[in-house]
Amino acid sequence: MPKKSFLPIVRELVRCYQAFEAHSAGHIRSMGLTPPQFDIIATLGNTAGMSFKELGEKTLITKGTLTGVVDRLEAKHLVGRSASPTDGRSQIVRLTAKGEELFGKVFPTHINHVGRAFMNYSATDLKQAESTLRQLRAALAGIEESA
Amino acid sequence: MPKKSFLPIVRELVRCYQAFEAHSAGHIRSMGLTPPQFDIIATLGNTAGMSFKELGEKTLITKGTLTGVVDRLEAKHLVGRSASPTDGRSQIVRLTAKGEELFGKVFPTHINHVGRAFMNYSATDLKQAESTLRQLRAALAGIEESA
DNA sequence: TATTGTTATACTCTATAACTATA
DNA sequence: TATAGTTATAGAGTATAACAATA
Repeated sequence: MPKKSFLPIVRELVRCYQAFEAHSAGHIRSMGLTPPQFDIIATLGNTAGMSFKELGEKTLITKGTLTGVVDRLEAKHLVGRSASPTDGRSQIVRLTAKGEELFGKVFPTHINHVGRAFMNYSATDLKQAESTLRQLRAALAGIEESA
Repeated sequence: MPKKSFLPIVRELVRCYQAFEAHSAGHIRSMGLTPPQFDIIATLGNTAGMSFKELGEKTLITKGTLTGVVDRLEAKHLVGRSASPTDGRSQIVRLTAKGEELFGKVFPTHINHVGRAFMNYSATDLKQAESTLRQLRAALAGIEESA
């Protein structure tokens, strides 16, 4: 297999993400949040809340860091903590009414804005891009185990 | 155009990048660097050096931050500064011998490791994935201007 | 003993703005 | 006046490890 042929893919992947992230981060900061904070709001949206453990697994934020990020969101009254009814060690994090409002108002705007990028995509293009990325993700996820 | 159909693409893109980044960051830290530091090493590799301005444009790191990151790499004796011969305000950053050695030794290893992900890709698959990502990048890059 | 979340430490990155020295 | 890079400031994320409470 030709060794260099995958390099453009990785390069383009990184650039795609950077292009997405550059826009995304700007919009996120315009609402007074950081990307990790938005990540948590988006993860908690449309759920009944979840434990720190689960939240950390979904957002890929480690527990020590997560405590700090949740602290800052709590200081902004966007999320709240409550004791788990089933496990005395566990805390449930969930959106407050203010957090729900932010999620409901800002998330669709955020999505719509990104959606403009796909104006010129046909339904077939969309399907094909999704399939390609799905395959790529499976491939990349395999790196760790094959190490 | 169906509004929701691009969401899986964005989601997969983020996951692809995270999968890549998770592995990449681990490898980078194992050689005592941070991702931004590695970014600079990789950008300076195989060049005769470049100004802070150019380096900042290529790595998307703003000038104030860049000074600090370069300071840390200089403290590790991986890069050096020298006055620009043509512009008295400008500094040229380039890899030291130690920096070149690190680049020459570690970069190929890094690339090869990522390359394993593409073991099951045919030449056609590679071409197609690259083309899809290139198209996606162009689309995403257009978001800013259309805002 | 193992797990959940908190705390403590130390460092790096980040944005922003004021500053200098050259152009 | 504008530009290249530095410095200063304040905040936020990160990894890591030690810790308390509970399982």
